Amino acid sequence: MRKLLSQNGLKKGPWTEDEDLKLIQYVHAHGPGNWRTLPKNAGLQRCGKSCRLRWTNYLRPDIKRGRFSFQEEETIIQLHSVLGNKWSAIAARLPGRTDNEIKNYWNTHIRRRLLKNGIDPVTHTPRVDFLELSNILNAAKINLSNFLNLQTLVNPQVLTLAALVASSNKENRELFLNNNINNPMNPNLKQQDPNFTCSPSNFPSTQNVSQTHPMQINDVQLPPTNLVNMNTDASSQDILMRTRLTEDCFNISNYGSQFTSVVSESSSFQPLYTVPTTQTFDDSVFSSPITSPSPFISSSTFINNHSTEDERESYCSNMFKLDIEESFELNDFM
DNA sequence: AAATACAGCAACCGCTGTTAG
DNA sequence: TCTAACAGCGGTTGCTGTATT
Repeated sequence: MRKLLSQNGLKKGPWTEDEDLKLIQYVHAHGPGNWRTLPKNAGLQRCGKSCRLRWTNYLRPDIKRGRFSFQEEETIIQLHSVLGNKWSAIAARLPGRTDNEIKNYWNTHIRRRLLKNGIDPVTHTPRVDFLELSNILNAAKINLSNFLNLQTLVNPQVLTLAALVASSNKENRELFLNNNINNPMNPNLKQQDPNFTCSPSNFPSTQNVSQTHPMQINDVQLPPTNLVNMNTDASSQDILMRTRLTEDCFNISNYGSQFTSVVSESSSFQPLYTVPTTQTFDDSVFSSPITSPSPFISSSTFINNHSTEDERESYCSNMFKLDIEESFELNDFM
């Protein structure tokens, strides 16, 4: 039970209307500040800190109360992915919202939803435990290495699934790519520029934020978008183009530069931002959605009209929707 | 209808950085 | 330079209303 009186006899706990009125009247007359002397001068049995918090978090006239809009929610997520738990910095970019309010909203709504949908709310990347599909396959005694060596004998759909699995696990991914590099039987090998360099201009970055949102984040320390010399061997390029894993499965663009850096760390992965939005593959039946909802445009495109909890829920859950055709039957190829 | 669990949020706590004397 | 007061911040607590059993 929270004690309602502090040691020096000052009141604690919820504010009454009368106290609010006194505080408002005093601040209107003298302006905010001098919080230490304010309670005494205003006739309040509160500490200055309590008065300041009450004013800044609740009584300030410019505070916007009520439900967060979807636009606001998106902004919070984007800013949090860059700023972390810098609630005041986030609040500074959301007019009318307090850091406390945003913090509460994050902890009670957004954080929970991200967790539920397999997004780590700290790193804004898919949670490791959601990337254990390959382990499940391993447990089922499916040897990915052998599996991949059969690629010329099996339907490309299987290869696509394998790529999908491999992509979710760095070790398997590298194994997968090596298999394709070293396999002279691979008919899909296409020679491409081995010195392909992926420049930051190819990546969605916070620059996009400022282009599409009124907020400014110039003072934000951004994750480094180093020039990444991509080891884009032909096979990995080809396979990745087939899988379009990031857009289809993880909706990577929703996590902008953060995820970009993660992808970059995985050496031979080429971000699919450089891949044309429409891909037609000779023998693949996998669909390739033309666009994924970029965080910086989605709010003004098809997402923005959906603002109910359920719809937000489904929006997040789509981040991990595996875009596998309904008719796809793994057993057909085993 | 009562008990319990859960969610939401206002308020508090403690720490840190800044400023003035 | 030191120190105390102030202000701000992020994390946590606990009250309240609502949903579920």
